[in-house]
Amino acid sequence: MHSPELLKGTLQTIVLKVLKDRGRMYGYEITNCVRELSDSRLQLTEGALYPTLHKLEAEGFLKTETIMIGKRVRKYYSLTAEGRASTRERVSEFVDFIRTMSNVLQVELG
Amino acid sequence: MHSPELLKGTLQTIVLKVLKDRGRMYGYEITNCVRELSDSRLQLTEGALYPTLHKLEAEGFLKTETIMIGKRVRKYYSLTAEGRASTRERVSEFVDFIRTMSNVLQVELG
DNA sequence: GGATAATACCTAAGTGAATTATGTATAAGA
DNA sequence: TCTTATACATAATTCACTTAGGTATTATCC
Repeated sequence: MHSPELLKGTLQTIVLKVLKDRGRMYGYEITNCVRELSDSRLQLTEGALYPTLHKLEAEGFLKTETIMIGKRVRKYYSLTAEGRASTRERVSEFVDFIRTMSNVLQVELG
Repeated sequence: MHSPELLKGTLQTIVLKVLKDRGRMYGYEITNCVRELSDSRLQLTEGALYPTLHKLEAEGFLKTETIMIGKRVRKYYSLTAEGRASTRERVSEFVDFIRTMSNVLQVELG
């Protein structure tokens, strides 16, 4: 696990990007997906994930579709057009930030 | 300027690493150094920098030396042995975090 | 059958690293 | 003489996160 401090400011970007890559997903699925993609290095907590999803939806970046699996609720999220645009921006901003940091810290990335 | 959110959690690492690379520095100098290294993309604020320096000193990672320039105080900071060890750890943790993120976000760095 | 773990959603209180705003004072330059 | 640069510092606030709690269904293990 990474120092959780580093994750700050990247959660929205992560959520948007995995949704862009995978299409429709629900919260619990996003958590598992990120855990797998990161080899268990990133563990999204529910207390952070759900408020983030609600916020992104309220801002018009995500739309939802609720379905029932037996008696259990499942809420699927997917990107809106604005969500796709925002994802592009944030990912590219993150990459730019990384380049800046690698310069300041004098490290090589590959 | 980057989204300031991204900077969170990286300030200590930045301070430690520039001190490791440059040796003895004072606060105002660190601010300028980071601005130059980052092409003005990172602007450390005083409200963040000074408390961070004090904290790192209190934790034993930095030692200080205060000198007078005319009637003006200047406080030099440099790494302790623990500071050097901590710098190595944090930089390597940051690089590892970046690799993880580039995997999750599916981006290429170079 | 009953306990435990996994699935699946949610919110509220607290934390802590930042921002913003403010303060003090000296030196340099226009 | 006024503004900018140098150089330190702290206090109030913000806000994304963690921690902790809650509800309920389904699957698994003994």
